[in-house]
Amino acid sequence: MNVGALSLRDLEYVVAVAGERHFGRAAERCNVSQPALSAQIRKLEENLGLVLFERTSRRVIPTLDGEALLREARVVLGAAQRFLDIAAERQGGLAAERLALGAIQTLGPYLFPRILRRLRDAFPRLALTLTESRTADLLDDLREGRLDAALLSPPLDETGLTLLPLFVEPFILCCPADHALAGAKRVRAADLAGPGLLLLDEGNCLRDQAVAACAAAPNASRHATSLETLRSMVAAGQGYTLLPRLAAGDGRDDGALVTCRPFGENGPGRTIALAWRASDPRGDRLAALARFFRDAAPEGVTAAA
Amino acid sequence: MNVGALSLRDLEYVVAVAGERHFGRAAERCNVSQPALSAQIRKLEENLGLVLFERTSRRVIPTLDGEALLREARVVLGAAQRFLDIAAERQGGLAAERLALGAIQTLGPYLFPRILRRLRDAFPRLALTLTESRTADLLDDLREGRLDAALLSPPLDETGLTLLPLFVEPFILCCPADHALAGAKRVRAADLAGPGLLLLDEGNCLRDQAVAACAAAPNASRHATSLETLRSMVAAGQGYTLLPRLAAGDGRDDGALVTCRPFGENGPGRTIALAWRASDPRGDRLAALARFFRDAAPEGVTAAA
DNA sequence: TAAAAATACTCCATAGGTATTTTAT
DNA sequence: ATAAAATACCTATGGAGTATTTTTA
Repeated sequence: MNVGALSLRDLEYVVAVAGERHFGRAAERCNVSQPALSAQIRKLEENLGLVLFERTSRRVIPTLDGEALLREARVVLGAAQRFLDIAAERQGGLAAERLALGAIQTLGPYLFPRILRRLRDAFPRLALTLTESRTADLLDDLREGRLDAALLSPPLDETGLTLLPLFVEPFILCCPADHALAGAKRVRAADLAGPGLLLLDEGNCLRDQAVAACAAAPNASRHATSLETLRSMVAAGQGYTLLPRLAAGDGRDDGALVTCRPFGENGPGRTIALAWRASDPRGDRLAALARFFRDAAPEGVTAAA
Repeated sequence: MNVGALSLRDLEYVVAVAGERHFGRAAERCNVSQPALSAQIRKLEENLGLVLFERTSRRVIPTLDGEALLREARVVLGAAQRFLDIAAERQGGLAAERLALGAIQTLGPYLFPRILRRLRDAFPRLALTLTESRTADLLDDLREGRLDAALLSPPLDETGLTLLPLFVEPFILCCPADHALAGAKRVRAADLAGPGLLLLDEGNCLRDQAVAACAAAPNASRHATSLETLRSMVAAGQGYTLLPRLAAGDGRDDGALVTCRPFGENGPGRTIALAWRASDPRGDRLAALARFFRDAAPEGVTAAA
């Protein structure tokens, strides 16, 4: 006999008959007719090749086999009940929501610390797991289910995702305090195309966006793995770069070595969006999370288009 | 949702889909068509009010709920498999046979020691539990299932039992060595009807049988609770009695104080039979046990009628 | 465009019901 | 004679099949 061919209802019948020692009362307890219950018990006995109950018109006594299997049946039914209990609990929304959230490296370390406390307040039952990596890895992880949502910057070459734009993060010009650009009245894209432009490694979406913003050919030989390195390189007088607003911070740490110059109204920047698998059944919940990120966006960013 | 409404086959489907991350392959593994499996999963999800799998035409990913219930489903299926394993084991006759065997007090202590070793050899997998009590109690215990079989002496006022006669145990006259009967050439029933007849308490079947054998009125004021007491009373010169052959032993212990005189060919005796509930499905096995008792009957008894 | 899940439908096995018979005490 | 389980027979639900459509990457 195969496990799938075993019926939990039949096990309930067995337990009921053993408990009542009477087919009629057992049937009543199970809300079925006595013949229905008798037939099922008999069929089960045939399938198992065992007699579970010794019965006359006066007495019903479990056989040794019946008693042995009765114990097992109770275990099975207990496990099944636990299955249903947990299902009901989760259905009732009592379970902790676990969410694996990723972010691009140039955003996560600067956004999360400013927003996590409010996030906890807004979604107290949400158990977040945070990771940071590059866009391509984030998309892989999303696709494979290792991540449930990710904060990244469109455009993306990926289908099957729902994207909700959160805000636009302006880029900030970062150059040595004694650099020509630090004193210029107005900075234009063309001014940034020079050989002094420092970039991140390949694979960082910020690199491409900076190149686009500066109308530069991405042939700069000097590049860094992290924004912190980039900033240090600027401080060391090796050139200038664009930093996202949140990563640029307030610049105090660099003392007088680095000048941060914001662009004007229509300056360069990047859109940040929350992405999740379109097939995720928690779509509503994830949209609510996105709204939170949008509404709780830190100072310095502007509303999404 | 009710436990009885839960299907183990559906749980198998859930486990298969989670394992394969693919409905088609999962269906193949379960030997059903893909639509059948899809429909069942969907129905289960509806019944639980939960989405277990996030699916697109490219990917199948278990949801958090799905993973939580998957763990429970494995437990349930494991328990169900154990149920079937134990059923198969018992069906294959691998389980120990447990048998609660009773005997009337005037037989058990004398028969069991002489026969138990051979019983173990003949039924090595039989786990016997032995008890001794009076006929009425044995019948109660049999009826209620506390005993599976009993050695007792017919006739019995009880229905629903199968009786298989084993042997006839002759009665032995026991009297003081200096008693008149000890020297009589031939002992007849009428000679035993005198006031010297010592009997067991009421409720012992042997008492009634002795009274019948002696054609005596059962008004003897002196009676004993056990055969050992009875024998001691005889040794003390208080009268004479009838003992069943096996209980009479060889008389060595009493030295010269007690004389044991067997009757002739057609002397008094009692039939010993094995009884069990007619409804017991182990009828064949119990009949085999009875045959063993008949064939292994100790010396001194004669074949049953 | 291709792969996969979902839908549409048909079928039939079987669990369950009612009425009745058999059995055992 | 009576209580209880077994049998006979019928019904209907729903699980499973094939063929097809929809979806999505």
